[in-house]
Amino acid sequence: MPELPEVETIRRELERDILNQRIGRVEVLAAKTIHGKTGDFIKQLTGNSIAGIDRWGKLLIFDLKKGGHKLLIHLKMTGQLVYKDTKKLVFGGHNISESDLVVPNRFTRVVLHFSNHKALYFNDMRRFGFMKLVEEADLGGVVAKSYGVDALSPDFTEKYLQKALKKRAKTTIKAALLDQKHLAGIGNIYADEVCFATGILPNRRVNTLSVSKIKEIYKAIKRVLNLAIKHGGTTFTSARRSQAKPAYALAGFGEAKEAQSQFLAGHFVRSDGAKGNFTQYLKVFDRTGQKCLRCKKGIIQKNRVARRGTHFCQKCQK
DNA sequence: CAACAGACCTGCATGC
DNA sequence: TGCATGCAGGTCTGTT
Repeated sequence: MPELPEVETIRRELERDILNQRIGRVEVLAAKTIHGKTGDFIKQLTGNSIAGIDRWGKLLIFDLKKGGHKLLIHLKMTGQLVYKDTKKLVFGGHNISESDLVVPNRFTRVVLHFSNHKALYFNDMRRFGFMKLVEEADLGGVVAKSYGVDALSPDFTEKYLQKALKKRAKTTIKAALLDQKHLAGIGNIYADEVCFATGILPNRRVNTLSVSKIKEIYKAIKRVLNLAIKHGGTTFTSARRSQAKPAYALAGFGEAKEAQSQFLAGHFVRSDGAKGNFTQYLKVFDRTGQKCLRCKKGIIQKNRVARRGTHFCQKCQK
């Protein structure tokens, strides 16, 4: 599901599309998706509008124009935000499959209806994701409770990383990179990519890493995340994981101006040809059994580190 | 506080 | 074909 680059891509696209539109109606199809009282949620959002969108790690923060609240959205593993305009569908989040090309669908949990049939759909197969209102004054506390500095913020410095890793001395580097309390934004894909980029085995204990190696990790985090954002994030199409289905060439964020019937016929074309799909830039994640792109000798292995599927080259990661 | 297992949910691929 | 199992891009919570 979405990690920092995917969420940032969603943030940018939604900021372009949904700001300052009046929310005429709020539809809550799965009450559990709303953390807090559904009645309050509907009341605060109806007639309101979104003045801006921020992000902290993988958390989206919608700035509501009226009422002094922020709307927090977390997509967790399978959440998607789909914006439907009169002419286009804009996707962001979990991978896109055929069933997603129509909204609402069986995974639609919440819908914010704007005027003229425009709408923002929150879809979430596994229902881990949530939408939650918090009072502006409480935002800092709510965020700080779960998240350390954002990996792309200016506050994320090499010094910060050195210090954060000292607190996680006995665990694996992969577990430390995944821990949002120290550093917010890195998930399973980019943790593997950062380890590969720096030639470190994901199960290496943090206290065996030198100061200069941590400096390399710091640089790799910024480089890998920024490159992923440049390419619109990583989303696996159904075709990548299963050859049985047609390939819809979608990135972490997809957009099309074609009618829905054309999507379904398999004629999907990206409206913005400049945006690629970061899956083609992944160097180690999801490459199990393939030759290592760096040393050309090792075969990418997969095991379990920090209870997550973990990819690495035994030959050139130490 | 750090470290780690269990839980939360649903769908899909795989293997018997 | 049916059924069981394991796996999935995340993070809360509870235990030690």
